[in-house]
Amino acid sequence: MSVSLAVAAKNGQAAPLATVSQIPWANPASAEKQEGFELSGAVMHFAPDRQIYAEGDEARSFYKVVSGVVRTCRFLSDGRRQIDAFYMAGEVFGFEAGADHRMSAEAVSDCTVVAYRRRGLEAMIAHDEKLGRWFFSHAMNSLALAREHLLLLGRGSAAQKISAFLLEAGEREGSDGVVDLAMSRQDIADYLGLTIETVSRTLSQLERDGTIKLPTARRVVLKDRMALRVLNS
Amino acid sequence: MSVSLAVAAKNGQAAPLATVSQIPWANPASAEKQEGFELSGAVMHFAPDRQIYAEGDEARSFYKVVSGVVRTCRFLSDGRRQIDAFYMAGEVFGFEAGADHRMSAEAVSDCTVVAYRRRGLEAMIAHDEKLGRWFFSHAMNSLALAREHLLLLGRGSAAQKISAFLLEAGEREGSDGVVDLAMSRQDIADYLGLTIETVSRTLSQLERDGTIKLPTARRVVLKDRMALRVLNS
DNA sequence: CGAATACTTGATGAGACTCAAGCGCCGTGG
DNA sequence: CCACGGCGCTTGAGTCTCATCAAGTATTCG
Repeated sequence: MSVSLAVAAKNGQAAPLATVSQIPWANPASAEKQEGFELSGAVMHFAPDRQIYAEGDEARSFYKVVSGVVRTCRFLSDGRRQIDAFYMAGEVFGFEAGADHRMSAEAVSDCTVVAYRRRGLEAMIAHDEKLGRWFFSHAMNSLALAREHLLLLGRGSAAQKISAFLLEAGEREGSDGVVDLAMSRQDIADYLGLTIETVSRTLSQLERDGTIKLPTARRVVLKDRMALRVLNS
Repeated sequence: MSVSLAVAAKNGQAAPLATVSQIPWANPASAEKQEGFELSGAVMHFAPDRQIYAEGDEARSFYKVVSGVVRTCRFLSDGRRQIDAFYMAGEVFGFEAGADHRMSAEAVSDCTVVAYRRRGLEAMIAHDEKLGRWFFSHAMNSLALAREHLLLLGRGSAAQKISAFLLEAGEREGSDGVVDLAMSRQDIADYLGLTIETVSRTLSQLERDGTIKLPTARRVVLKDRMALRVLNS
C-alpha cells in the first residue's frame, strides 16, 4: 500500500512526487488497492544548516523531503545538540502531537521539501479512512524507529554506535556497500551521543581493522558488514 | 476527551475500568463529547519479574495496566538490558506496528493488566472515528515520550539522568515530593543506560547535597526540585 | 594561492564501569 | 527471641573508555 502526496507548486501546476512507503499497521496481508490521495503543499528549498522550523514554533505544517537530507534535533542549555533523526527523500517529518514543534528541523545538505498545511487535516483524516490509516502507520513507524535509536544510545560503546549507524546508512543507500554520508562528523556525533573526535577515531580504527574503507571523509565503503554486525549483537 | 476500555471479566460480567487520558492530537480546543466506547479484554495477573510477553512473540494483544508497574525492554547479546519505558495504572503498552512484539514486557511489581485482542481492531478503528483517533493519539503520545527518553540517554551525565528520572517519577506520583519507586536499582540503571553502582552512588551524592532524602532505598523525598531541574537544563 | 572549514591525531583527565567487599533489611527457622 | 541467609543496596579501589584540550592535516572555496 502506498500513498502519494501531490504538490501544488507555486505556479499552480500539480506535480506528482515520489510515493511514501509505509509499514502496514495491522493485517499486513490485506491487499489494499494502491489508490492515492492528494494533499496540496508548497515546495521549499533550504541551503545546508538552514533552519526549517525551530523548537517551540507553532506546528502549522508538516513536511516531506523531496531531495537532500534533513535532521531534527534539540539544543541543550550547554550548547550541545541531540539529533533525533535524519530524513531522506520521501520521508515525512515535523508531524506533531501537540500544537508546537518539539524539535528543530534543519537542512543537512542542500535540500528541497514540501510543506503541507496541517490546518483542516484532522477533519480530512476523520472523513478519509485511507488517509487516517496512513498517518497512523507513519506514527507507529516513527515510534519503532525512535525506540531503535533509544536502544542504540542507551547501551553500546562508541564502536557499536558507529557500526550500527553505518549499517543503517548502508541499508538506506545502495547495496554495494558504498555509503555517501550527507552529514558531517558533528552531525554523526550528535546523533550517537558522542564527540566528533571519538567518531573520527572510531572510523579510523575500523579502517585500520579492514572493516571499512574511507576514500574520502564523507564516503565510506563497507568492506566487512558481518564484522560491523558482530559488534552490535 | 476520554475513552474508557471496559473489561469483560472471565465470569462474563462487564466491569468498567479507569479511563485512559490522552493528549489531543490536533485542534486541542475542540470540545468533544466525553463519549466512551468499549472493548472487551481479559484480566491477567503477574508476579514481579514475570514476563507478560517476549520480544518476537506474535502481537495478538495489547494491554492496559490496572495496577502495579510494567516495564518494556530488550535484551542484548551480552546480557545487558535496555528498558524502553515504565507503564503505570491506566497506561497502555504492547501496541505494535508490525505483527510481532519488538520488546519484552515484564511486571516490575505485582500487577494486574487487561489484555485486549488486537484481532478485528483494525476494522473497528476503520468504522469508529473516535476509536481511531484515540489510537492515533496514543501512538503520537508514545512517540513524544520515546523522543524525550532519547534526549536523556544521548546527552547528560549520570547526575542529569538520575535527576530527570526523579522529576519524572515525581510528576507521576504525588505532588508532595515523596516518591515510592516500584523499580529496583537495576531497573533504573537499565532505563537510564547506567550501572546499579552509578545509580546508587549518584543518589547518595544527591542526598549528601541535600537535594533529596532517602528514608528507605525505594523511597525518595524530593527536597529541592529546583536543584534537580537546574542539573538538566 | 591563501584562508576557512572539516577532519584527524595526540596527550591528558574526568566520569563511569568493573570487581570486590561490606551493610542493612527481611523472612525463615532454630 | 535471636541467629542465620539471602537479597538488594551501598561503598571502595582500580581500570578503562570517552571527553577535553590542543595541534596538525586535508579539502574546499573565494
